[in-house]
Amino acid sequence: MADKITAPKGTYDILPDEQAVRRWVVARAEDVFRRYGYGRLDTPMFEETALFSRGVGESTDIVRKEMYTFTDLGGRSMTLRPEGTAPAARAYVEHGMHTLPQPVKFWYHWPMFRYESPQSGRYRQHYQFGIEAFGSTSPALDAEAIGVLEALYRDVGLAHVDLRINSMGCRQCRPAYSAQLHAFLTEHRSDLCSECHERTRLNPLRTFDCKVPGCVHVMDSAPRFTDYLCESCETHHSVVRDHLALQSIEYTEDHRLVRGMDYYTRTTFEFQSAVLGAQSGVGGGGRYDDLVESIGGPPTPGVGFGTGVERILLALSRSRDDLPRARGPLAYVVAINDSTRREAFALVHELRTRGVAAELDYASRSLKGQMKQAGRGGARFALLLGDDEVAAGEVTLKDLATGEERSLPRTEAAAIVVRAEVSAE
RNA sequence: GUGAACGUAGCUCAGUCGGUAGAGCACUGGAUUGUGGCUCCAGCGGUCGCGGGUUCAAAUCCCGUCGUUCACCCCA
Repeated sequence: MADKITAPKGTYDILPDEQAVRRWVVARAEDVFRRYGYGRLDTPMFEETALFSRGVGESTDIVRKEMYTFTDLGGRSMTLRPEGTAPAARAYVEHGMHTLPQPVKFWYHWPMFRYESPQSGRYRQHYQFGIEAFGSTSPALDAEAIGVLEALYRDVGLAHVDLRINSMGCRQCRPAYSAQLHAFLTEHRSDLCSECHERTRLNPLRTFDCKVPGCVHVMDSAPRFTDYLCESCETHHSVVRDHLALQSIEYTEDHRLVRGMDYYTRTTFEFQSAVLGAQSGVGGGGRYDDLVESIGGPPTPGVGFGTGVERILLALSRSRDDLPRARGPLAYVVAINDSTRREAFALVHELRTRGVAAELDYASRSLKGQMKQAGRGGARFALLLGDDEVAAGEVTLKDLATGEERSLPRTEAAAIVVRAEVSAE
């Protein structure tokens, strides 16, 4: 047992029975992205390490301690994708998409990799849906991004999600605010926890995140960014709010909302679900007007979000009991005698060729065992073949829901099953 | 990286005061020699995470270790 190989820590297998719900959620999400005009983008699962260290920011937890970084056989430093925005920005620049009509709008459904300690709703490999819209500073686009995410949650039936929004300012107004905040933190240093001392040094904004009661109390009287926004950021923020109202989206303004990536400017937002426990964030994002430039592209604004597929599924499983389930075969072909197993195989082949999900026994089960399989597997029909049926060119068709059965010419029975498969779709 | 709880059959778990293991579900067969779901009977299935210690005797007590889960941190 000691040498038993298991899935790596923080990873998991998605078994066949669990696929139905996932596929349904993905399909709902894809339809939302289509309606809002986003095109699918796929990028490699690993990138040059510099893309993330520069794009996401050296001071972030992701870059400092959570990346799966390795040296390839050519001596290059590579990193498994920990987030989606930087790779999307890289692709935008690499393919010269600034020459296309702006904005350029992408959506993705990608696995992400972060070397973290796993817990409920947090994995080392997890999936995210996301969108990124490049090339526009319009605040209406910020509101659209939030609208896309809200529509996604609504369409999959995720209730009890609360939206919080904030503004992080821009290159013009952030330095002045940061200086104010830093001065405040230094002044109250003795009342703050050691973590916050570290935050003061690395990223003062994150002191707002601290949950230590003493720090929370201190931060209540800290200068708020919303009071220091420059005129254009102030205007931008109010238009975002207006366009949220136009979509009837409810939200609360939260000046303490600070997100983990360094690239955010102006709008940031986050949806939380009450049923998720400690990892309550189900999705979030914001505007990143300096990111493209920071990875070597032309100055290009952008806005987007990421949302955790596992967290959506977890929240759904805790709040709904009517989720899609895996579908079994429509027809189960039963060989009544061992001598008719060849005929049964041929019939299953015919049904499958004609589009029917059909199954049969490969375990030499008894007649009763085969019927049991048919019933447990959720089949609607059992098609029974015995010596009598084979001799007569017939098959006994049994409706497993009603128990009704009758012997029919083989072509007629097959036609009924084929029709049922077509109408089931 | 820190803290806590938990590791017994494929799954969910029980196992008293230490006496080398049980149930339910699932799976296979039978009751019904050509008929599923319900019921009943039987069968299959475990080096009690791993290593060491105490003891005549350890799933049980002690130490270590690995893993899982939850929480902190941070995020999706």
